[in-house]
Amino acid sequence: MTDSAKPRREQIYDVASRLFSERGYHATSMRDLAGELGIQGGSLYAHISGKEDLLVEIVRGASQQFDDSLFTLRELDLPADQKLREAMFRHIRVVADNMDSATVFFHEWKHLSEEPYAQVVAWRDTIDAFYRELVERGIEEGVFRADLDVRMTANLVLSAVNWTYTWYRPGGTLTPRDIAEQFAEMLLSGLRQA
Amino acid sequence: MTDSAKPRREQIYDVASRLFSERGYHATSMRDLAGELGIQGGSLYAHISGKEDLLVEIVRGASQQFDDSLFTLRELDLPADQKLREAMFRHIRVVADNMDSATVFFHEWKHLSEEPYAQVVAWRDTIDAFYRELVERGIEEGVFRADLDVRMTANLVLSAVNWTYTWYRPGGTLTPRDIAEQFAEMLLSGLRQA
DNA sequence: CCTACCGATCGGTAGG
DNA sequence: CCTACCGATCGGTAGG
Repeated sequence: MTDSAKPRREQIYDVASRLFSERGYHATSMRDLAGELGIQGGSLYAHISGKEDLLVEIVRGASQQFDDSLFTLRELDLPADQKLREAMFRHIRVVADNMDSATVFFHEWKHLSEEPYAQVVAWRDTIDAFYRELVERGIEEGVFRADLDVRMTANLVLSAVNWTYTWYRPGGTLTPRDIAEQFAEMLLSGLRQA
Repeated sequence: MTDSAKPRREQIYDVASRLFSERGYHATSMRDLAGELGIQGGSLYAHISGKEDLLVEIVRGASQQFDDSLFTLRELDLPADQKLREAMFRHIRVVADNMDSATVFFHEWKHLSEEPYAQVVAWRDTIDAFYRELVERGIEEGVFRADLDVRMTANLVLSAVNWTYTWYRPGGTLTPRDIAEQFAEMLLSGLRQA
């Protein structure tokens, strides 16, 4: 589907994601945005209610993608190491397939007003909890080392998958699957020569 | 040393670091900044040359701290696993001791004008190279697994140390040393039960 | 370091 | 979707 076949509203959100990720939310003017779409600044308001509405929707869309991708994993009956691989893959795939909105999500959420801001904070807690649960299960199953600090382990995994938004380049040779497999293998088996 | 004992210029950079990290560069006005210092907006220009000067200096200061901390490690004669521990500790300590400027560094460097922007890009390459070298040495020494992908390994380490700026809280129970030791131990030995 | 001001630009609206 | 406009605010300067 080409851009011009999409509804105007969607085009606006797409371009806003790109500009916000490249320049930042506050450094992007509504006239910049309109210019990229070939219309006048004031004309945007026929389709959207305001600038923050754009940010709210982009951030909500990104967190929704993480949720859809990760929470369906909860009930899956897999050994913890395989579940970790799969979670990392899905997490990285969301970032890789949505580089613009993921970047906006990680960089601009602090500029949200109170209510959507609080939702992002709450969302982040649920993602932390998801990875902590996964680690706890792994310890219980005897798949992971018993002396792991659950919080720090989840932290390390989250560092690896989240930081991809800073260096991943779509169209390169590395697929999200490649990245996840390599990261998971290093995390599970360690860097040290056995 | 209390704030009021510092030169005005330093006070301005300190407050700018905090405000830029909390609100972002473009969302912080020079009047916001002046207000926190108890002076008028125009009075700032007796001490600094402009808004971007603040950002340039904050970013330069942060990258300088990383350089000073990491590059003295190069000539140190340590086994690669110990060197990795020490590098991670120093890296995390720079982030933890400079949360404001580190946050500005990671979030706002894209808003720099051409020349300082290019310097940040070049700097990032030197840091990548530092960690890749460390991994290569470890493989040569037989301390690290021979089948490691050097670039991805450096990537994973950098993810762990850089991402700390998003979750570390000064004054908590975890010291930079604690974090580095735990992360390094997990990375070196792996999560899997042996 | 202040007062007073500059031109530019901002997000958003009215009326068509 | 455009033209024309609003008040507010921006970074920065002159003169003291």
